[in-house]
Amino acid sequence: MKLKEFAKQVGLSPTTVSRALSGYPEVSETTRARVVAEALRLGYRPDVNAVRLKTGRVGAIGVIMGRFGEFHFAEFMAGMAERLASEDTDILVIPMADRDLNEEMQTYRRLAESRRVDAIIVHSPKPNDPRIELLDRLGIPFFVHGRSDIAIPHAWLDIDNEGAIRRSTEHLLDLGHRRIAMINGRKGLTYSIHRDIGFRKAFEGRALEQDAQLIAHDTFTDELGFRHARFFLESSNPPTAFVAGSMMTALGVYRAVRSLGLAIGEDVSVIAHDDVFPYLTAENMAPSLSATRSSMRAAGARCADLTLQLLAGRSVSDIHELWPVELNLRESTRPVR
Amino acid sequence: MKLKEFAKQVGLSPTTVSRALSGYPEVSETTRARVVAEALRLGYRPDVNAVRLKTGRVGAIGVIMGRFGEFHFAEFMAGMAERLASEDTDILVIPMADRDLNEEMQTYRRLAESRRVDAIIVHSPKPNDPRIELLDRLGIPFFVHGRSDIAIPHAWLDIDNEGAIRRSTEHLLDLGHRRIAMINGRKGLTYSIHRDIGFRKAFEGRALEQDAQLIAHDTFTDELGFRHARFFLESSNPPTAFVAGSMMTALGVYRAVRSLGLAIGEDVSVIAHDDVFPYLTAENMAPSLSATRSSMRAAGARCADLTLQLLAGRSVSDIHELWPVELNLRESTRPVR
DNA sequence: CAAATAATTGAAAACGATTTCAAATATCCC
DNA sequence: GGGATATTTGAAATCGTTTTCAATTATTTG
Repeated sequence: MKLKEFAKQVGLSPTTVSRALSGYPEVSETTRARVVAEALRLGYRPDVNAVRLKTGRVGAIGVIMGRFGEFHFAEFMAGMAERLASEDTDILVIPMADRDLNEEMQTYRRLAESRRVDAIIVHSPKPNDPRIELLDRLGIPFFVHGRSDIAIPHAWLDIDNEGAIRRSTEHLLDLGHRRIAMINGRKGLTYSIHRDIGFRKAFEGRALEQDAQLIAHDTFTDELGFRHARFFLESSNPPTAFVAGSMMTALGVYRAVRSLGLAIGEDVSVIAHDDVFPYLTAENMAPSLSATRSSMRAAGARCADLTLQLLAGRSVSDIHELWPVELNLRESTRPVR
Repeated sequence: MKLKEFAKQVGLSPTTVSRALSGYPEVSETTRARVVAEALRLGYRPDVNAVRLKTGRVGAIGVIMGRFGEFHFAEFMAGMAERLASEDTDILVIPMADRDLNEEMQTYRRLAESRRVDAIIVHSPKPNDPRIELLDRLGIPFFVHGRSDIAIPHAWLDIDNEGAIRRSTEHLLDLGHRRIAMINGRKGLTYSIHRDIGFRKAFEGRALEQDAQLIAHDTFTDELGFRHARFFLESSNPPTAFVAGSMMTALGVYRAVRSLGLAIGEDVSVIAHDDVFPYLTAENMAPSLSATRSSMRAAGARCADLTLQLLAGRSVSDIHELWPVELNLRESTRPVR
């Protein structure tokens, strides 16, 4: 049913009907109520595409899906979905090969030119991320999940990665561990860098030497956690403790430790960062896993919320949120032997 | 830049330009080439919303994201993305609480009335899925990943769940196992039912008795795999082998077996179904995991492909694909002690 | 009670493309 | 070379809304 026909049925002009439904103040309360009721009864809904053409608003937020971190991505999106369910805003998934920067830029450009989304959410930025510069130049509103050191002002939400890893590491140092390995995220990403810094600062704060050989950078998967942990453990001077970048990494580390006949907690301590997956909880691992914790899903919801605020006109330089992380100590970290 | 202005710059009418860009045959090759080149140079792209309004085509496929199986969902979507990257088709994620059927139906109705998507992909259907009936009644083209026994004809792609589990189970029976537990998917879903059937048929084919107590139904997570496996293993008459519904479940089973001081392969055999996650491979588990295998990502790509064909006018009753699964035997399944 | 003001309603012009139908130009064939 | 046919081009209508501006009706006020 089209507006014209519906208006006729209600006995009003299209103008008034449109105004009544979009909540304009100049239509009387009684007519509005009537129109809304009739719309519900007759099942009239404005055609999204016509509305979009006319208003210029698309009603969609784009989120870039890379080849990596699909786990975290799904959780983040679930959070976004939670927040946007009540809004009339869609989530558009934009696949990105994440390999060819040139092609990636092309995708953004296309996106901008064809006006498919009102805003874009960018993940896992780099300190000087060319995507941010491009999006800024293209004039698409964008929101950064994470941070970038780039000179361009941008709205962002990030967790305190430096503090998280620093506290984790200090905890291990307090337990007497000195050879501590870290399996961090991919090299070059801001959060990996922040975590490296936190790691180093923990040592520096206690005037201890840190072996740079004991840091690995890679995607957060069970598989790679396993491989890196094995590699470290089989070296001539193996670590007595691990800082794992994610829950998946921790799973891999657990496997690696056990595959060498060692016991988690007793022989090797493990601490991780937990993004809170509904299907993989640190408490329930055996032995339970000490971890810093910050919900990825909550971050998704909040990012969606802030992006809406951004679109509503709130100033970019106003929108910065740094989330602290919880630290929960459990059985996987014990004094060094 | 708008069509009108761009056309002026090229020195042609909007009509011709539009035709040239959309590949109509009645425009000469030389002009088309010129127009395309200029469009690229000047960065002209038709406004999506205008095109959508005019043509009625939205250029988006909706995919329902439930509360469960986010893992599989991410892989599936990555596959879709792969296929749709070259097409001018977006992926719209539609969050669905998956709890209140009524609300769910409301969401579909809204979706239909507001023309946000050209088609919808439905996952994990039930034998008599009300969503299918509703989508059919609403007249939205839809594609089912999985199958339903419903009388309404629908396009679908499914894997041979029955055959997969049957073969897995037969393999365990061949090894002499008699008490075999299965940790299956959520109750009521078509694929869970098919798997139950495959499981039972394996026993029946060898005229053996199967203990219905040894089947659990739940979401595919590490956590729940662990819990169900523990429960079975701690019973008075524990199983000697497990059929795990997913890789996550298998991880949980591994943990459970080990937490009781037993060895995978030696004391307890495990076989699983592997949807192929890039970050969690059966070969690399320790010990390596026997598994049936079918790529979720490939399924996503193919579903996207078939949905496009559906939209292009291919008959619904023509589009049915049943994928066989591979079976790879590894170290986790051994003769019963 | 009339004039002035405020509150509602409507007619018609956008939004930016596609596409029908008609006109102009190029090509063919005897 | 001229009429017929095939190939290219363009003018204008259209998609279904929102919104500007003007017109109408209701309310206030001196």
